[in-house]
Amino acid sequence: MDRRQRKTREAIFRAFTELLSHKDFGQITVGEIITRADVGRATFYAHFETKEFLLKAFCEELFCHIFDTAADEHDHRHIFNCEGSDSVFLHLFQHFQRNDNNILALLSSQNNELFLSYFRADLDVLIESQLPHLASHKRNQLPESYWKNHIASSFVETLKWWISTGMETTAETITSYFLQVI
Amino acid sequence: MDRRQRKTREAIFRAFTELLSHKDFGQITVGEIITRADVGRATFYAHFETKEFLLKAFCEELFCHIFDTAADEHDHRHIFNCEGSDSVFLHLFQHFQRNDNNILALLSSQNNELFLSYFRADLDVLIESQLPHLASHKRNQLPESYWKNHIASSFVETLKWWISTGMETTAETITSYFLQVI
DNA sequence: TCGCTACCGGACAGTTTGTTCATTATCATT
DNA sequence: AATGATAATGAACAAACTGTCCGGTAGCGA
Repeated sequence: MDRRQRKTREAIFRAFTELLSHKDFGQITVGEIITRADVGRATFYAHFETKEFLLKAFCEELFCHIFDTAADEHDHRHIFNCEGSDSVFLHLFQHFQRNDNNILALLSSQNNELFLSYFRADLDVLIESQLPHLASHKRNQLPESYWKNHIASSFVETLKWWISTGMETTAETITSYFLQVI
Repeated sequence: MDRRQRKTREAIFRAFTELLSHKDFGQITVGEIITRADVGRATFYAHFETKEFLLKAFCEELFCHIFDTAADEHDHRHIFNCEGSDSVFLHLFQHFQRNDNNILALLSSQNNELFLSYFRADLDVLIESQLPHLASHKRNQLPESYWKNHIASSFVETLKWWISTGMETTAETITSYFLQVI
C-alpha cells in the first residue's frame, strides 16, 4: 500500500479514536474528523464511503487482532491441555486487561454499545467453535441457539460490568464469575 | 391537557411508530415525522426538543404501562403465593406475547437495541425490588451488582432470542429457560 | 527521470435542523 | 354567546452537515 494512503488512513483512525473517547459517535461529524486528522474532505471520502464505514473498518482492525491471537494461543495450548480453567475466555479477558490499542478508553466511553456490537459478531464465531469444549455443554435441555446466545451475551455483559467497576478484580476472578453464570 | 395538544402529541407518536417499524431511528428525519403526522414544523418543536426526546417520551409511555401492571399483578398474588413458577418474569413475558400497543413490531425492527436500552432501565428497578424473592439468591458467591446485572441482561437477551425465533414457544417455556440460566 | 496516483482546497448543491413570527383556529370559562 | 388565552399554522431563515466535483500540486514507485 502506498505510503501516502497508509499515512492518511492512520491519521483518520487516530483522529477518530481521539474523538470517540470523549464524544458520542452520532455527534461526531466528518468535518471534525478531517480537521483533526488534517486531511482534505475529498481525501476522507476517497478512503471511506461514510462515517459508518469508517467505524466498521476501525472495529475490524481493532478486534481481529484480539481474536486472532486469542484463538492461536488457545489452539496451541489446546493440544496439551483443555481444562476449563485454561479457558479461551480467560485469554480474552487478559487481552482487555492488557489494554492493547487503548481499547479500554473506547469501551468505557458512551460508545461502548456500538463497539461491543461489532465485538459480539466476532465472539459468536469463536463460541461456535468452542462449544464442544465447554464443560457445561449438554448438561442442560436448552435449545442450542439459545445456549450459544446466552454464553456470548453473558461474556459481553461480564466485560461491561468489569469495565464499569474499574477493572479492579483480576482477569482470573472475572473468568470465574463468567464461568459460574454459564 | 388541552385537546389540541393531545391530538398533536398522538399524531406525532402514531407517525413515529409507523416510521420506526420499517426504518432505522437514525435515518428518520423530523421532516418525515411532521409530514406523516400532518403537523407544522414549529408545532413539533413546541412538543419535543429534539427527535431523541421524542423517543424518550415514547418509550416511557410504552414501558411504564407494562411494568406498572406487571408489578401490580405480582404484588396482589404475592400476598398469597410467592413461588418461583409464578414469577413476575412470567408476567412480563406474557405481556409481550399479548403484544400490547403492537410493541413487537418495534422490538423486532432494526431499532430493538434502542428500545431495549430504555426497557432495561425500568427492568433494573424491578429486579432490585425482586432480588430478595429470587430463589437463586444467596446461593452463590458473586458480587451483588454483578448478579443483578446478570439477571437483567439475561432477561433482555432471552426476550430478544424469543422474538428473533418468532415467539413460537410459550411464555412458560421461555420463563423456564430464563430461570435455568440465572 | 517519468508516469502514476493520492492529496489538496475550494467550491458546490442538496438536506436537515432548530428558530422566529405574524396569522388563524380552537379551547375553557364566564 | 362572548372573550381572553393558548395552540397550531406555514413560511421563511441561518447554520450546519453531507457527499461530490475539479484543476492544480506533490510524493510515490519503477
